[in-house]
Amino acid sequence: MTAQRGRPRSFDRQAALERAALAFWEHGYETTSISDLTTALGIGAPSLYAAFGDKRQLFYEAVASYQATHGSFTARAMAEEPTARDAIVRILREAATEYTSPDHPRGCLVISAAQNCSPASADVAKALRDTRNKNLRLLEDRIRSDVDSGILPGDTDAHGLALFAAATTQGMSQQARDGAGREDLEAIAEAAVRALPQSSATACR
Amino acid sequence: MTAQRGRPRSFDRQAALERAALAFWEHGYETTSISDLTTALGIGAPSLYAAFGDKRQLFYEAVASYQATHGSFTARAMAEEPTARDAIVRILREAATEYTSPDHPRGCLVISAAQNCSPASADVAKALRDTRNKNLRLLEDRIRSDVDSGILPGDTDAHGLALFAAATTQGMSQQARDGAGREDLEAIAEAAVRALPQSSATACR
DNA sequence: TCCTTTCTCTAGCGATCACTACAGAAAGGA
DNA sequence: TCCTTTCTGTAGTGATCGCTAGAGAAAGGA
Repeated sequence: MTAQRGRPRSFDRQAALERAALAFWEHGYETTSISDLTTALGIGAPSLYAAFGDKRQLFYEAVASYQATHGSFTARAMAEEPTARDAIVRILREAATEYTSPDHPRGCLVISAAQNCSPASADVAKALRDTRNKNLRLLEDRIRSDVDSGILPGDTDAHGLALFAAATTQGMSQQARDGAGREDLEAIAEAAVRALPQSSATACR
Repeated sequence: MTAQRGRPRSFDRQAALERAALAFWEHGYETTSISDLTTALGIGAPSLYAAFGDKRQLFYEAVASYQATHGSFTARAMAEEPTARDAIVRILREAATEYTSPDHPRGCLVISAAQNCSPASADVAKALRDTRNKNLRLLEDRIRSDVDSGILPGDTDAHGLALFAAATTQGMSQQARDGAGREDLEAIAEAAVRALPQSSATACR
């Protein structure tokens, strides 16, 4: 095992990524300047470029850091809940808490950070859009699996239900950024849960 | 009535506003540059500044133009429908068509055009946020009125229901911008309608 | 001690940002 | 015809954008 050569880095790379994620989360990709980032990270521009390549690569790494921490609750719900319905309910309820936490910016970074992009950074917008649409397809497949195995009613529209869950989540992120609190988002989540099909045989309330 | 003095304007001011609205709708406030706008409007920068003041004022006028045309369907539903529930159902259904029209950018300008703003244009972000929150309060008041007059069940959470309708609409705008089609948005709308309380006495389906 | 390697700092690159000074062009009024 | 008024086109303002060349600093290896 070879020891690292040369002058050691003066900052914690992972901590810098987390600070970068907070900055992008708050203001978005294009509106967060390199100058903003060097201030937030407490390092000079050449250090930033040496460590992360360029602004785009730093953003992608910051998004990955976000997904591994604040944004991991959706993947956890998908992995741990026994049914698609349980996963949706848990995602909606945990989003209400996560999106309004006072410890970090409101809403979801993946949803909000690349909304307004110029053609020059269309690929960044596309990357987050692809992430959202991939999650949408994963949820749809999960719902379809439960329909096929009889856990959800046979007439359930898997595609439409996945779209509804995704749209509600994105609407909650938007509401959180517009000032809604945890109770507000919980009310949205519970209203959405009322629209979900029941688990086995459909029951009236 | 005095005739206008001086050299006449070489372009149609209202048509220019509509083109500006399309540009802001597509890319957002900060990411649409003056250079983009002079190209889209087919005029020089001095003409733009003489006619509209500055970028911010042009944006506000473009938003007003949007609200008077593409964005007017919500206010029309609120004014024309007899009940809050009818208004919500109509808004959701018309949004599915409006947000996915091939004649203009996807989604809603008021929702999407000032998502990623730097501190320098925080007032623009606040203006659109205030517009959204004002519409939210109007809907909540309308719901509360129907609850008070017995049209909606007495245990209806007016605030929560208004939040749910607003969040669903915003989620539909996001989905439209992510590539969802009219049928997709209609599925979201119908799912949301299932979560609404029934008109008079609650009935099972 | 001296070399190599890697990072950091100062300073500044060309491009683009929102915006405008200035002069000429196009209209009505006298 | 000439003046006033208003708009348009050229050309550019200082500021900021993302990014980097080059020199010095801080580590390990010989």
